Amino acid sequence: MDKPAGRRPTVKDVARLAGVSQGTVSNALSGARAVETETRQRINQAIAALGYVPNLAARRMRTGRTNTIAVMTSMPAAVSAGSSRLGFLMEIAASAAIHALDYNSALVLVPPVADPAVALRHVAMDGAIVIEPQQDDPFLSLLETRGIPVVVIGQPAGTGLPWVDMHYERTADLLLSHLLERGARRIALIIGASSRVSHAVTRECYDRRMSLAGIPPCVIPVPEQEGEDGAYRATRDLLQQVPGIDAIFAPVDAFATGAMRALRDAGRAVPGEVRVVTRYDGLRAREERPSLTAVDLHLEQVAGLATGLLMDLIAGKEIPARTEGPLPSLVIRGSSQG
Amino acid sequence: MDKPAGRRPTVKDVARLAGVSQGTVSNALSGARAVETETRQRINQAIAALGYVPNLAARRMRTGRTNTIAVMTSMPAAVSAGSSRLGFLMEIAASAAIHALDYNSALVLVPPVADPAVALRHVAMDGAIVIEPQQDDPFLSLLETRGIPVVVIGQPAGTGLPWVDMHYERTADLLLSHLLERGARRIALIIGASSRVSHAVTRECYDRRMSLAGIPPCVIPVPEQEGEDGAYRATRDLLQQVPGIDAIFAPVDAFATGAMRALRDAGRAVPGEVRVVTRYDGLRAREERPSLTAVDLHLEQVAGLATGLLMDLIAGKEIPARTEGPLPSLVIRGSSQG
DNA sequence: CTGAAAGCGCTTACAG
DNA sequence: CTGAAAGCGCTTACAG
Repeated sequence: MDKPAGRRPTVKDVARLAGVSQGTVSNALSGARAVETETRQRINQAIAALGYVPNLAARRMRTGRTNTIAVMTSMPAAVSAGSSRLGFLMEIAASAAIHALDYNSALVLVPPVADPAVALRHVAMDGAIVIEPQQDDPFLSLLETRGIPVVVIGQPAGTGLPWVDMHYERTADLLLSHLLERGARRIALIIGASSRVSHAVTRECYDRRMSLAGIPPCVIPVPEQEGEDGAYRATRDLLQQVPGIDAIFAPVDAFATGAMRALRDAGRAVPGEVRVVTRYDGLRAREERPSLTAVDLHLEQVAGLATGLLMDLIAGKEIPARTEGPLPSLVIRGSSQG
Repeated sequence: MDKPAGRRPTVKDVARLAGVSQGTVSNALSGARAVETETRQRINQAIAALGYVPNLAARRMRTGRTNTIAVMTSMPAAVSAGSSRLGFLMEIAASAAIHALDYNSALVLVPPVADPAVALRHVAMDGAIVIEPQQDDPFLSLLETRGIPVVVIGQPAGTGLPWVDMHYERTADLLLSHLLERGARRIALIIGASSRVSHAVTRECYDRRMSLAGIPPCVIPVPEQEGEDGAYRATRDLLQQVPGIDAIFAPVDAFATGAMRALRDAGRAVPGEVRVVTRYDGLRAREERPSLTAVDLHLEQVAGLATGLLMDLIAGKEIPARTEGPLPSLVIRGSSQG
């Protein structure tokens, strides 16, 4: 092993040992141009002998490609922190990391911190997957400024970005139908107050279903930043003002656990007196007692789809504005049984 | 905005617009050398006017630093896949990503796939956090070959790598004491068959405690690859051969759920006839019915510690061989109550 | 405090 | 099929 001591070997070292030029080593590695079998063997031997590993920074600078994609969300910490919303982000990130491998790419995790500009300052990427952006999402504008290809998971507001449809409407419909079938007659909706498409679509669906069923709507917007406590207070007030409530639909899981706590404190039995359902089937839904009826969003598949689309976009291919995600499926649990 | 059309602006463009040299722009950005206030202002104006964003690949190539750390684990998919073990990895990754930001670094997620060499091929990093490596861990040898600084979470086998102590012994002790206090007299240990330090330490602790309590040990090794099903079969056989078993300690959560299923199928009540405890307090433990008594490992803190140590190591500072992690705390749930 | 220039390690036209 | 050379966009000695 005549490794040049101290210094990491470069193409130059490999070329010298194999008796060829740098360019030929590069071509043997990338396959960009054909290299004679015998030459290639000499090169491979030299690579093995030296323990050569390409300098990715140099390659990236030269090609202008980073072979990296990023995953990010701008959900505020009150909802996204801890194991709850984070679970949502993480399920997607893990799946995207595995799929990125098929495209010779790595996945960087952009942490959900207060300042998106700071979070992005030190990450280079060929493209980004943005999870459920809000209107005027800070990540989206930063990425647009930099001209970075984006695929949205959820549904983008206004922007013309390509997206994977997570079926907000169908999800709301699934949960509301379930409540109505179980005999709920006074269903309250506890919804995020921010301008997120998921909230708007869910609310429209709710209004329509209530109107069809001849049930007076009861919508309680809660600021996302207030998280579980906000939903707790909202539910406590609701139970006093509308004592007849027999079901609560809280799509944000942090809101659902807040509602559950308020119900417990008010002595209302779940599901006996009040049924509760939420959207994301994560730690919060499963850990609650009784555990919460929710929806399997098939996030692994969603992430796989989004990754493939993003890679096509980066490669300059045409991709559809909207891509159908897997259909959500109801997961019935104790909070709405019986 | 006299942005050079099509091309992304570079230091050169900024320098020209500000009427200074490239070097001065660089110094103004990095703070490596002092720059006169008035000059700095002109530079900042130029940066804003052009929308200049540094080319990280060029910077990395020049400095030799990637400002990236990676998180990885070599746990086989049968145990690590899905929401279970993945949760463990993800809790650490999320926390490490946030802490990395304090060191101007990004975090890449190395996906747990069959071939570690493939998983690492396209990621450049200054250092790595390796989670609970096994003996002759493939990631560890790859990283060593490349001379990449490593901090281990858990406990390394043999290697002299710095590590954050997750208190395997104390964790086992906590759970076994709990079972003994609740009156368990015939405690079986279902443990991973691979050469992982956590398994060895747990087993030693178990042997010692059983010996002290005058209880005949009953250890059932299950290959990690067999996952939940392996533990199911092992438990089924165990219940036939040793009918008097009144407690099961299954540190791997996938094994614990396998044991729970076997107990249900055998008609044994949990916790009435058999108590069950596991280690990682993740989705599996919480979702099980009854939910499983487990241990809060304070993974966010552990990850924060590991990230700080790794950054020091990268910076060339001396770091201790072993760093005390937060103490585990018992989370008592239905599977061992009453 | 600032400038001019070298060079990090690759890949890719350009010749042959 | 192969080589010699240019150049990607930074940072950092080296001068002044």
